[in-house]
Amino acid sequence: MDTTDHRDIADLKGVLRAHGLRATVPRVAVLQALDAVPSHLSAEEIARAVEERYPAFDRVSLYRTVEAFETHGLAVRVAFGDRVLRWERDRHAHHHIECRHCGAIIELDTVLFERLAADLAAAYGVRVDLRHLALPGICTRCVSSMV
Amino acid sequence: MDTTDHRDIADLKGVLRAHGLRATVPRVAVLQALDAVPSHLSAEEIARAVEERYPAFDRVSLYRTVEAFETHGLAVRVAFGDRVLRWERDRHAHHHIECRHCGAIIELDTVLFERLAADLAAAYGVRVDLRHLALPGICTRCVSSMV
DNA sequence: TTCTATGCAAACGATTTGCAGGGAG
DNA sequence: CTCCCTGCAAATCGTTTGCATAGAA
Repeated sequence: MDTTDHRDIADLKGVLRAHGLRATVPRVAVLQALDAVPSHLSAEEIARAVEERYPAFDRVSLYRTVEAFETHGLAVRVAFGDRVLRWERDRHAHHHIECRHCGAIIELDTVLFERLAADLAAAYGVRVDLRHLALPGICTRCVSSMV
Repeated sequence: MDTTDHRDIADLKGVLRAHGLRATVPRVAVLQALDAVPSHLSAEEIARAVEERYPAFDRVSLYRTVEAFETHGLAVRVAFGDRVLRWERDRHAHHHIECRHCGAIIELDTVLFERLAADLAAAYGVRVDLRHLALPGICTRCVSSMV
């Protein structure tokens, strides 16, 4: 028996209940999958992770689960340009850049974006939602490997 | 006969040929549709516009046409979070904000984004592609209508 | 016991692919 | 005349919905 694991599961159940959600096997598994990574996961990736431990897992439950997580503030949806949705634990506000060469995804702190939001508000009167942006670009490694 | 129209069509054919594309009826019509708006169009919207003049128009040709336009620099793809792709003429670099309340889409100039790109390059070494971003947010009208 | 969450099946919308014929250059 | 482009049909991909049942609280 893995005591650490049981401890974790218990914690996750507590998190779910604290957010008003029932602590079912599929939901704990999805939360565990999202907790295991520092970044975001697609439906495909979440399903693969969950199915390892719980083969009966259905994609439908996955979509309904992440939707519930969204509405209860347990996870946020990150939409890249491709028609695939991704989710991640709502730990701290940050942005992403996805390297169009190597596919690497880099987390960017929000601080640098705050001035932009203020500028846009001043110039256009709009309130931009600069949380969890997914920007296209090129990562450091690929930038330096280019002539 | 509408001379102005003929003039336009001839121009559009010239644009297509200048970009190495054959000036077929569907392609001229798609280009015309994109030219008719200052902003971007979804596949659905392009198809509706083209079908008015050319009922036999097929969605498949549409997708292949805009793909060709993309690779030949005639149009750019704008991806909002909603799994629906949109395209627009590659006139000038700019960004969009889509109001999550009323759905309005506002064009934003790139100037305010340049500092952000410079900051990100300095802080992370990444090169962000800040052309044709689609940001979530709230437009002026809706901001002011909120208490 | 009550009401939410699950699993199965089937639908769905947007986009993609295969292929043979048609039209531009 | 050649090769690109088109239209039709059918498939695919990710996601959503309906419904009866299982299970958490």
